[in-house]
Amino acid sequence: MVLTATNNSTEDYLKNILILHTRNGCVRAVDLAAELGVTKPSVSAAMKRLRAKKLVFINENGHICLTEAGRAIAEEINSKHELIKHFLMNIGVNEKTAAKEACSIEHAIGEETYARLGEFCSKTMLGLK
Amino acid sequence: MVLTATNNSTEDYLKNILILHTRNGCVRAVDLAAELGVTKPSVSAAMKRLRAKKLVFINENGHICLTEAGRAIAEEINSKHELIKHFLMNIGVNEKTAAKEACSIEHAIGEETYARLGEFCSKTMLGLK
DNA sequence: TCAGGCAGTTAGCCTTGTCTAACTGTACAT
DNA sequence: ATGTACAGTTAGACAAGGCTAACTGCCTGA
Repeated sequence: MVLTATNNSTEDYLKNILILHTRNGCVRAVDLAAELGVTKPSVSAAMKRLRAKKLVFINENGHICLTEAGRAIAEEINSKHELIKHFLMNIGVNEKTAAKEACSIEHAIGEETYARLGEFCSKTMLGLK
Repeated sequence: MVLTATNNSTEDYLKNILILHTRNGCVRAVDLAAELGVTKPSVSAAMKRLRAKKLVFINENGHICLTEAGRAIAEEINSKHELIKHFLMNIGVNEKTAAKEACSIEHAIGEETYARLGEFCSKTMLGLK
């Protein structure tokens, strides 16, 4: 749970690569583009940046894969996303809004807040999804 | 409590103009630069953008002032900031972290979440600062 | 009165992240 | 074997927002 310095865009790409990998078993640039609502060249440029940072690589089949470091970040962001969404829904925010806002808030909270919010939810609220 | 479309940078400038105005009675570009940790030319460019959007104006003394619209946004962001910081501190996040993260989260939550979080805090927690 | 200092602006550059248009390359179906 | 479709990349543009260097303009103290 210690992020190497990244930014929102990087984290979003990594998170969505993880999600698509879980959903489809593999990740193509064109699927990632559709998922994120950007164009193929944007994904291409982003993958170049992520490759340079050793966060993704392209495997023998031409698919996008996370490195260990990339996966660690993706999972961290994904965990934050789920926790924040859970919290928001539990205080009465509707699911769609909770999901959308969690996508922004997930980039803003650090280790400490993640831990405290997790404790708080398990003390105060119904089961953690 | 209905924001005209803005972005984080715009909202940060407006919020800090409000804060400096409250603290000092007036706002100069150089103080705003110091407060935000940016250079004078950055503030100058930002003020040009905000003037174009009718969110700030320069008064007879050369000081930066919020228009009604600018003040509305600044106050909304500031309220969100205070609420989020309050919440985070109440779940055990240390003040410094709470303040820093509130500065990011404040841009990510909408009207609904602000309302629900406010209700939740007054039900569940100690006095609202 | 004029030299310094300070506030603000302008010019020019960089990075990030997006876009469209056009190209490459593969692969499949006829 | 060849044309069509689709995945991916490259080239070139743009906008936002930041920076440094250099300029303007004012005000003050000696």
